Amino acid sequence: MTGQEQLLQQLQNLGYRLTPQRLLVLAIVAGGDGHMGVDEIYRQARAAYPYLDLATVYRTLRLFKQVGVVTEVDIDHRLHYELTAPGEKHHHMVCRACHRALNLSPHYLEEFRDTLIREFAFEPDIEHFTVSGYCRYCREMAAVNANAAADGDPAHDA
Amino acid sequence: MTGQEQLLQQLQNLGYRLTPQRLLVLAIVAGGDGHMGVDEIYRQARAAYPYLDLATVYRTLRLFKQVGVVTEVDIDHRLHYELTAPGEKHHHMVCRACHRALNLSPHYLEEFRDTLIREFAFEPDIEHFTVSGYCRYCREMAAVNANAAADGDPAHDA
DNA sequence: TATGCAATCGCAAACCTTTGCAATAACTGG
DNA sequence: CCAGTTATTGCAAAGGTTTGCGATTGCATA
Repeated sequence: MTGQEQLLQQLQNLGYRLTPQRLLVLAIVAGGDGHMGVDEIYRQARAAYPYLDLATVYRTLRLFKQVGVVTEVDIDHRLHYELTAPGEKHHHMVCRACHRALNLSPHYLEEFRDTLIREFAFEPDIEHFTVSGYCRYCREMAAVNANAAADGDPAHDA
Repeated sequence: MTGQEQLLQQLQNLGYRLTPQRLLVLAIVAGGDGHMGVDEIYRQARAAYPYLDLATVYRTLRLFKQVGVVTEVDIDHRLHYELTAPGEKHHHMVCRACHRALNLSPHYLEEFRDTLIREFAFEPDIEHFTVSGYCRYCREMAAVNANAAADGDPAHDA
């Protein structure tokens, strides 16, 4: 708890105000395990304080992210947030099929980052880095299903 | 031209239909230099065929991407497309400040990709890969401006 | 060339996220 | 503890993208 109070204190020092809405959103994100979708955060928040507006949730989350309190993860074009674990930063690998997010240690990105800076003077925004692709399980499942369907099938609108 | 006709032929072989809308969108993307925003594609397309709907443009572009005809680039949360240059594939580095997109040879990603597969059996979707960050020029500009402002300033809503 | 079926289209509405604005409330100083 | 300043809120609307659906049209077949 002290950790969060410190964060709130820091928010205040930066000139931001401590509103019940912000406290609420922080408590919810801190309470959930791992990354939460905005809709879930909103639902939980509303249960406690029905007047809260969705826009406020988005703004609050954006502020928290900017200050470093939470980390933003883009899962299938939806924003998700998790408490930034101090000293245990990690990035994410998000599966395009099952949409699960796996953690990725910064270690694996450092070399890549150094290369971009050295070669192109381009500073990648490693803080909010997400790799999308296919996870172990979905790849295995795809391999199995490949035998069942011969495919070559057309579009079908949506 | 033969290249595009081949692509169209291939589309047809896959069971998709060759509609005037698709031909039009393809021609426009092929005509533009580099990545084009959806709105620009739409505008040009409308000029030639005013009944065309935006949704159709989105669907067409999505289809082209899926088949590999075009490459999708996310620039500041807006979708952009460019013709996939066969044999000259590249990824993108998009600057968070000026929103310019720089090309990045696949070469720089191969090692990273191999690592993820080896360590996590995670197959990153390298085909549509974009790194966001700050480009050389914006970094230089930021360095200059840093001297002018002492900052430490509060939120200010939006 | 006429016929039928499924893919595609246009339209309208929905979805997620951001933004403008007037009203409200958190903090500061007295 | 009160008043003033200004950050923040709720609301409504906009922005970019996707989707459901009935009408249309491409294409294969006869």
